[in-house]
Amino acid sequence: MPDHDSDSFLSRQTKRRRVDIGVKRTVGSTAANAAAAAATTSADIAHAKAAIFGAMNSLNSHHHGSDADSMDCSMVQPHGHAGVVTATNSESKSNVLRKLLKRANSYEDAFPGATIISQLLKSNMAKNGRGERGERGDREDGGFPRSGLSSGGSEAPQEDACSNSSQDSPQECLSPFGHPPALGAFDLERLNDEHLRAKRARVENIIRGMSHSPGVVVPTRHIGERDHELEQCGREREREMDGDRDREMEMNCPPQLPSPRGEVCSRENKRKQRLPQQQQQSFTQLVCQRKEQKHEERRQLKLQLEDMQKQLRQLQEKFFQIYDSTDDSEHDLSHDLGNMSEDSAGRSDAGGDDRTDRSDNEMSDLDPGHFLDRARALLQEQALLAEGDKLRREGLVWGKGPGQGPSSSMHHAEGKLLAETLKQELNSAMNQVVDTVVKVFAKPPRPTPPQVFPPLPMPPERFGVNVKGPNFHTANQRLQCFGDVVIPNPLDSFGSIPVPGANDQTEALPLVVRKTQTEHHQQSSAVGAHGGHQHPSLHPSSLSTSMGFSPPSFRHPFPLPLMGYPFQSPVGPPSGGYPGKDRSSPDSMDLSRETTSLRTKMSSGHHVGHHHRSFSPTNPGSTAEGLSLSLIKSECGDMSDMNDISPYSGSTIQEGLSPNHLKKAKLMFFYARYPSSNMLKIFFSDVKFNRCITSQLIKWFSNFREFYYIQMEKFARQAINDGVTGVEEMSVSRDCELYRALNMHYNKANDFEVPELFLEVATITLREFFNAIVAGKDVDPSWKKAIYKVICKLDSEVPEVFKSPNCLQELLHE
DNA sequence: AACCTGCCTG
DNA sequence: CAGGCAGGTT
Repeated sequence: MPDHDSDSFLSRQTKRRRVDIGVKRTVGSTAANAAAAAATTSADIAHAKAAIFGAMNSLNSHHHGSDADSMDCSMVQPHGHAGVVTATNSESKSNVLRKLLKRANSYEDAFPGATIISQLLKSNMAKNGRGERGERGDREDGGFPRSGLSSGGSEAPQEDACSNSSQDSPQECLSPFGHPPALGAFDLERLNDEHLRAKRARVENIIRGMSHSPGVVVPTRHIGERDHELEQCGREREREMDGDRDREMEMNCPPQLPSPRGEVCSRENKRKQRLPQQQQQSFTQLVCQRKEQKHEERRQLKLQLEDMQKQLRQLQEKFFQIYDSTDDSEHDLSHDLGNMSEDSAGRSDAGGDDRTDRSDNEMSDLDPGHFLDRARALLQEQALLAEGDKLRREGLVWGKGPGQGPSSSMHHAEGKLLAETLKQELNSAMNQVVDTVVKVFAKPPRPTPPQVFPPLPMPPERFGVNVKGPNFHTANQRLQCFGDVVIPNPLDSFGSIPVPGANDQTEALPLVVRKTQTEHHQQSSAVGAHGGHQHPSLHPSSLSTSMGFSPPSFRHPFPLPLMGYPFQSPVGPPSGGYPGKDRSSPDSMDLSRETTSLRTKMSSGHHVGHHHRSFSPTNPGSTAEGLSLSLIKSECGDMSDMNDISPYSGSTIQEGLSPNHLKKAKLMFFYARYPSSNMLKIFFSDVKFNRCITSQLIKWFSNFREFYYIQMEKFARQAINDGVTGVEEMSVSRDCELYRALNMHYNKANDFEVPELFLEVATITLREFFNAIVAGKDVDPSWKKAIYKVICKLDSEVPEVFKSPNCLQELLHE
């Protein structure tokens, strides 16, 4: 075991020491255990991190096979493009376009998570791009404006590289608007001929690009090669990992990135990977691991994407509503736009269709002229804003052209509104997502009230023209409904891979789950939360198919179960700039840490008796829950009851113990202090038993007994101290302190009548303790065992009513 | 080895 | 309550 995590090791040692005081234990073994635990934790953390990164990269890697890698720059270098292309009277137009692009880009930049949007946009663009495809590969610089957003699939690194390069040499990364030589010329010509018309068309195109994902690929090859390599490596690794996931990770994922495909790195289960002893190592590890969860996350990401798409659609709708003028002129420009659209046919699955269709129809309705005007106004506004802003990302300063604004003054307000609206919408969406993610992970996975995971279906509402206020809420709410989380750009934090080694979660997580929980299975299943098994339910086929995203678009680095948590994320302040990259790192860490903790727990104990149900606070009936359940199930690899995984389908059988079960167990304790496992099965017939459940129930009763005996001893000693000498004086009645204490513990609501028999047993127990203490037997470390033997024989029959799943109601109603 | 139990700790 | 461990039993 690595020596890292010495802290946790020490702490554990200390803990142990305490334990050792009472019982002789071998330090060696203890130490080993502690070390192991620590190692596991660290590994988990690393893994989680890797997962996050992987998720971020998923987009990139995803598209790799295709021409996608060539683009990506587009997003980053909105400005660069602008510079390249227009110079003539079309300048205003170009500016507008630039602005628009810039906006899009800036969003991306500002919000790493924006990639999602990009993806969405890309998907939408899919159709548009068909015609242009051939050109794409050839033109390095000219490639049509694959809008930055679209290429978003791009890895963060690529984006960065692109942006940088763009600044230095705009040509390299084509500006979205920069037309390829041939195309550009054509446009200019036409513009000269029909200036106004051209303008309109362009604006429309731009808008279209904005609204429909700019899935165009920008053929920038020079973009971060390093990332590319990493990505490739990761992909390979992923494939390898797909192999045997059962294998322990100890040796898994060797740092060497390029691993032969034959090799197998256990994928998600076996989270215990050795900890990175050095940063380098950790780095490589992360790279390797990042791919591990790709598949899983992919599915989750799909869901996220869907939501995002919906939102985008709504935005688009809103946009169109604002400019609901009708015009047909945009077609001639279509081919220009076509460039923008990347041929995503290959990548975007069926899902892209709906978006595309929609975009086509909507776009046709637009009035180019109107659009142009609006665009101008918007541009002007942005230019103003840009002043203050410095246009940090842009290498060029645009907008602000003297003649631009005035003409569209009448539309200025509208344009402004539009710009603001769009901006805010995007911002808020991104913020929301990020907040949600953070919140979810920051939150200890405790059983949450059965709030239901909001249904994916979006509310019919649309954005009104004045969306800022209430509409935002709508949007936010929708976001909140996301089961998924958007992950901060992994690349941003990639460089500084903090290894939160000492962050093991030490806090016990509640095993009890709200109704309909799945039981947890521990250890053996060490299957990572990332879902070693890809349970069918994890892949809502409906979603994926409809989505039309290429599977890899987004990955969800986090375990599904977490997603099941109700999102209570507050709506992030849309306005406030998004911390962006800076933020991504910490968030990622937190998330990963959380994940790690959970996973650690999952894989920890050799003690089968404990369940980590806490991990699956799912919400009944919700989609998320289903997912969570399945996942959890899968995680408990060795469960004996893998068979009927459909607790829901069925009747009353649940997979987890609920608070009501706990309450019931407590009441049962009044009758039976030492229930056998068989007895428990009989009395908890509404629970699907497995080792975890059984162990948990047994543990409950063990805890009950513990409390019971402690109370007995306490009161016995107290009585002795009070001068009681005769055992006869000792008894437990309903008005004594001892009874109150016990009743409070097992029957807090006091809605159950404690059986007389229990009082008798309690009295006997108290007397046993009394006698033993008086006799000085308590000097023997195991002096209580004799008492236990006596008491265990005093169990009485538990009333039949307890066998009913609804016994609580029946009992309490009486 | 698997399981159960008790103890300690958080 | 739950986690974790040691010890005992089968």
